[in-house]
Amino acid sequence: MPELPEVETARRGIAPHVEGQRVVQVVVREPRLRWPIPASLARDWQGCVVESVRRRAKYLLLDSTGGTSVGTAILHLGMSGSLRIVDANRPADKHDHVDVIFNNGKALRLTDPRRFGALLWTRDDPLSHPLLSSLGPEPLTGAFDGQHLWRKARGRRGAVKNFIMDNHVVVGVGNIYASESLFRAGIHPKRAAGRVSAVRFEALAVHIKAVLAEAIKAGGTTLKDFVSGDGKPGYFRHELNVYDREGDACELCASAIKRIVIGQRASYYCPQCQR
DNA sequence: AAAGACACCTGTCCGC
DNA sequence: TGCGGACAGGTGTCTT
Repeated sequence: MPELPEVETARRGIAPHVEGQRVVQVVVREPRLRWPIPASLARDWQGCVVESVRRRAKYLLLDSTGGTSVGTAILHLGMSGSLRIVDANRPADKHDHVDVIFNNGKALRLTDPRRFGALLWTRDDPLSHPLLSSLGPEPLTGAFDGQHLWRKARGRRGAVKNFIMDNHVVVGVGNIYASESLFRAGIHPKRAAGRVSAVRFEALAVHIKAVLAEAIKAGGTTLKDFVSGDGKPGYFRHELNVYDREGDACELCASAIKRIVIGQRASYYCPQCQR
């Protein structure tokens, strides 16, 4: 479920429950995520107080300080990961791979059926970690705008949809919001990135920001249920104009929404409105 | 440097 | 009801 809005929703959901808490134990039931959870992570983290929960791209960064160590847990939810705050003694289900148990009797529980997620530890600045060091700008900051897209697109002949999903260009635009923002901007997803005008890139940047911000805001309304519920904000669905709506009538022109595959990912667009 | 294919893994849904 | 295949919100890595 996690695109950037879901990760940000998860961050906001867990932060008040973990910031300031001391880690008394880390239980790793299944270390085989995308990369193995380092065997040393449990003892590195244990005894630390989680100072803050930050987000960079779709990574969550849990800065922690302790008697002997200072470090940051780097957490990614992959395709199917989710986080909950549970009572530490609550029995674990099949895909509950990690519990980070705090001194208040609660635990941060990582669930991830497909195991594409990751949990790593670094003692250095996490932003210089190899996974994070070459990422593009955050979409919701001033560092990201149409001019940035236009400059980056010079000479690029690949589909604009792949271009905006490239983490070196801008982070956090996943498969759903790529289709949605291109629809709003009226740009055909297969158009070569280098052949999108500066003016249209400006519109695209605005729409990327808007759709992500709206989704975060909508996620915010489920925040209340997040810690006790299943963390599934599937309720964006009715806000979506094109994603997973093949054959439906376009809201603007009533043409049938099309589904095509670009870069091995499903892509949805209106053949009339997007050029 | 850029673009495309492939890999990782489990669950669900659809057609027969 | 069972079975096979397609598909799923991500992204690092390897080849061209």
